Amino acid sequence: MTVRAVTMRDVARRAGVSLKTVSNVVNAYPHVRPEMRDRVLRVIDELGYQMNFTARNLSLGRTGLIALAVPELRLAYFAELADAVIAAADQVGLTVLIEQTGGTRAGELEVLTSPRRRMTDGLLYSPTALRSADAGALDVDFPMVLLGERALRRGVDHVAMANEAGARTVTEHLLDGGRRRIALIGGHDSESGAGNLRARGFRAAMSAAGVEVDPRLVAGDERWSRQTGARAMAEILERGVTLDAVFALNDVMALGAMRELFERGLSVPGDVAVAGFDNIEEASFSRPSLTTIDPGRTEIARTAVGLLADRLAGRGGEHETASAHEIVAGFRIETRESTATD
Amino acid sequence: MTVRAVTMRDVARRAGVSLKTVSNVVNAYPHVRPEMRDRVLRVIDELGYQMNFTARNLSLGRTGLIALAVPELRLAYFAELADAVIAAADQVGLTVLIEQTGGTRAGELEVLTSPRRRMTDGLLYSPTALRSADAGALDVDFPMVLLGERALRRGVDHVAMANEAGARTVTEHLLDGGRRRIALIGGHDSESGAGNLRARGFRAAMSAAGVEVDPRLVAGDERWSRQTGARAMAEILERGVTLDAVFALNDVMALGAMRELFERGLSVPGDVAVAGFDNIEEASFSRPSLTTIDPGRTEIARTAVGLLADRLAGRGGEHETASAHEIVAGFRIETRESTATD
DNA sequence: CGCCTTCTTTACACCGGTGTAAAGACACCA
DNA sequence: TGGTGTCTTTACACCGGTGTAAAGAAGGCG
Repeated sequence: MTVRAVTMRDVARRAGVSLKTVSNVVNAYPHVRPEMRDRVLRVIDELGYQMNFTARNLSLGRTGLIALAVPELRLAYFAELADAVIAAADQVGLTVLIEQTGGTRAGELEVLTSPRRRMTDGLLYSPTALRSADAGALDVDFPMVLLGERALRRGVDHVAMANEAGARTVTEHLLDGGRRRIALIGGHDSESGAGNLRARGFRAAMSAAGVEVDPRLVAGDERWSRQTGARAMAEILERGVTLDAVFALNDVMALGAMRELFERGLSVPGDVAVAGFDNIEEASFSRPSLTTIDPGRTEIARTAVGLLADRLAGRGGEHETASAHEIVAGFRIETRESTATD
Repeated sequence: MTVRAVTMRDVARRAGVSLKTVSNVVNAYPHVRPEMRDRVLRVIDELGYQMNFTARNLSLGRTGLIALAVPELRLAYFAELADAVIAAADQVGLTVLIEQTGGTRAGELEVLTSPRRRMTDGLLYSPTALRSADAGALDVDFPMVLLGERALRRGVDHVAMANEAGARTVTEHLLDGGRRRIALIGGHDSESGAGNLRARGFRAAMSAAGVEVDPRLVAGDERWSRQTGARAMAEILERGVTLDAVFALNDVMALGAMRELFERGLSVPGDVAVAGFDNIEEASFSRPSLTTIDPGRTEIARTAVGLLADRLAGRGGEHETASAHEIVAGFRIETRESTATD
């Protein structure tokens, strides 16, 4: 049988002071006489008192928890993002609750209305499947910061990565290497934010270089997994078109595509150059190592948590819609073996 | 300004019933007259009432949250485990709070006494750096289920993976392929559970086959990362000893080692066979694909969550130490390219 | 028709903290 | 010595639910 935990009341009684005085000591309220403080602290120590957060939170009307909603934790990018967010949140005394949306529109909408929203003070939200028609759903009555894509909706705090500029940069890098028949792998048909923007950056670079995008060199589906990358690559190869490079909308798809190329006896970068997006840890350890865009994960996490914390603390302009922050994190291209031109 | 949320009191007043009746309806208490129930439900709907979980939890003395403590989310194995645990917990109405220990002894001890323990009802705990001297720290006063290794301490529920048997099996597979100079990569010097057990399985297979383990073929450190694998591999190669196989204590180290072998112009499996442990998704997509042990993650997650839920519900023998469960999940060897013998 | 049971609904204390307003101490000044 | 202001400490209502015990309503039986 677990014994009942020590409460503030117990401490107060034992120290011969009022409940509130203990509360004041615990919360570092300045106007407490030193001797009183010492006495209380000694008893706290003696009894091993630990605060009951549920009670405090009920009283304060908050939970101390923020949610991070991502498609899937097993996608390396999101695991690394979660790691960065947890670290950033710890710094400001917040605890992170991770929710997976499965990367589907339904899952992403559900997270906005889930009863779990009442368990958290705010939401860091990284939707990938929402369409612009869903923008209305983002008009929520709790603090929220969008992550990763460009805003679907104005008036909501947002920390974006440089999807379009990054994709353009990496595409230009492929073009600079003399590649012209460049395949695009990823959910091109979805209207989804990041995919859309990265694809746009790709097309912008291509057309700026006067190179046509062959529709037969485009494949992929909504789920940005290793399998998708491999399958899309297979699909393209089976169409019998020529190609000399692949830009996958994220790293795991690029790695899946590389795997498929290898299975079919094609060499990277000899026959086909491959580039991705995200700079997950694996990208520097794959064989060959993968050229990619580093979207500044740590910066994104720190900034986003900071914005959310500001909202929670009532800073950041309450609900003055006009003052929504729109921040784009810096990016960097990591040039590696997979796009080398020997 | 956010408006105050609708409370049960509001619903009660509006429906003209007592607070408790609303509570009864919400909690599907059987003795409520149908008309009353309908009336209340209609008002709930009308007002968009959602329960305040903090309040309920304070009253009930629980939080509905369980913690999952893992070394690092960015290690693919733990991301995949977390995914499996979240899914399993959802099934039984529990929410998972992920905590990272950093894989250090200090981090793992801290998680046991952290104030966050008072925010969760129970702990799924996957320590990797704890020594047997720390077993006493596992004598905690909240429900806990150990995950992944063999128990450091009797009397605590535990879902283990077949570390030793798995390692032995994969080592036998290398030996069967005619390899004799087999390197061991991973935290050999730490007394840590999984590492220790896997290393033991390795040594058992070796000695059963009458093959000596050359100490110069052993390297690694506490953190089981890709870098560790690469660094350990480099270290071994620089010692100038011959080798024809590598068993890394987990997949990411194996992948790091493969990368290092490649950089130095050695071929896998031609010159050196490589095997890992965990069967992370990447193992089947690496180049070459990686032979490894699948420790049955889903089964582990489901079982562990089930045990913890039983404890929380007061089932599972309260604190009758004698009745602690000790379960070993089934494993399976996945034979792939990295250990092929042509 | 009155009494006993069983079914419904209610009032109220309680979970363990926090904010507020007011009371008690104390020093300083006229 | 009394009045005033600041510093400390306290009492008490409140956060939004839940359990308990008891009151009220309804049905069965002698």
